[in-house]
Amino acid sequence: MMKTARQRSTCPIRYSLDLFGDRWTLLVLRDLVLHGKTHFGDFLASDERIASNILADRLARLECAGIITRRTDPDDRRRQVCRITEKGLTLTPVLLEIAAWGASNDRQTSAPSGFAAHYYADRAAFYRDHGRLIAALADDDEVASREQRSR
Amino acid sequence: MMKTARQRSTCPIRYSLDLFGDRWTLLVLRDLVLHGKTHFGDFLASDERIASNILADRLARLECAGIITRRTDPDDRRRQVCRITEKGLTLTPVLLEIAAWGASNDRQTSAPSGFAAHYYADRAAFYRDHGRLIAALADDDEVASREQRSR
DNA sequence: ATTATCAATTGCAATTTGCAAGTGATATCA
DNA sequence: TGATATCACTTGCAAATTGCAATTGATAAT
Repeated sequence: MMKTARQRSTCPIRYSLDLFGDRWTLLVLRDLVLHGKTHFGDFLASDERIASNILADRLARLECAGIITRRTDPDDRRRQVCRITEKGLTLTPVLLEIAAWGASNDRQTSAPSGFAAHYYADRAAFYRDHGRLIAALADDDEVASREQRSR
Repeated sequence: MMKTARQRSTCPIRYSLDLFGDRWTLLVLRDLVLHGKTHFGDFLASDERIASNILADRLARLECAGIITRRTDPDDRRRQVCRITEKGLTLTPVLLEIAAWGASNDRQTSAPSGFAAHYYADRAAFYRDHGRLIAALADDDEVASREQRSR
């Protein structure tokens, strides 16, 4: 499903799009990076109604590309814990830039009011803060995954 | 072809992806904004080998979304001149952010060496410079479209 | 008048998506 | 222990989208 497109040019935009140029990949990353979701079922339960086969495919592709890692949850061996990698974290600015544009242009956006304006006023601050947040989460696996599950 | 997906959430990322979350739209914008292409045939001739029906569809969608305008070329009424709008120009940071990520991660990228590093070091400078460039092009239709054609 | 070029459009096969219904492994509960 | 539930997928299949080649109608060039 969705086999890797054969490389047609060495344009960096093309390269990026071969990884996340589709309707779902960045939404999965959004849930992982911005909403702290970690399990298959969490992604499946989002508002977007992604199909389970598409989700499985996208997670596999992201793992294959070194954007996320998956390991079986030590507390429940049926489950997988998804984690963003360093490389995956470098996609945060892409995610935020796209979010800011959407928030600026969608009249009925659910983004917090003023988000885009603040973002455009000081992008670096957003990247810095988010970096800290993620670093903190990554520091303690157990806490992170336990908190996630206990809802 | 590629009808607008029904809105599934009001997430700003989802909104953006409904417009350009596919393999082609951003490449067309790249050619328009970053490479100064203006005509159907120019886009068609890029390295990416986009099919003419897909190109026609994407240009129509971009026009419909207010990202580009099209008018018949005064010098050749068979041709259409595509032009980026103000709204479309606000997508430049998205394009550059994606380009920088691709350039940082693709070992065989064709991006100028040091591009990503310079971009990350001072994003604002890139946006400023590019804004000036586009403003200058937009100032004189005739010059811009004549230069484009005379290759 | 004939031929070429341009921006599409059409027909059709191949690929991808979306949906519903499994499946096997593991966990929970009586 | 045995029955039932949950989890992360996988499968089958219809529907939508894409890719490709051929064609069209308008306009230009010779």
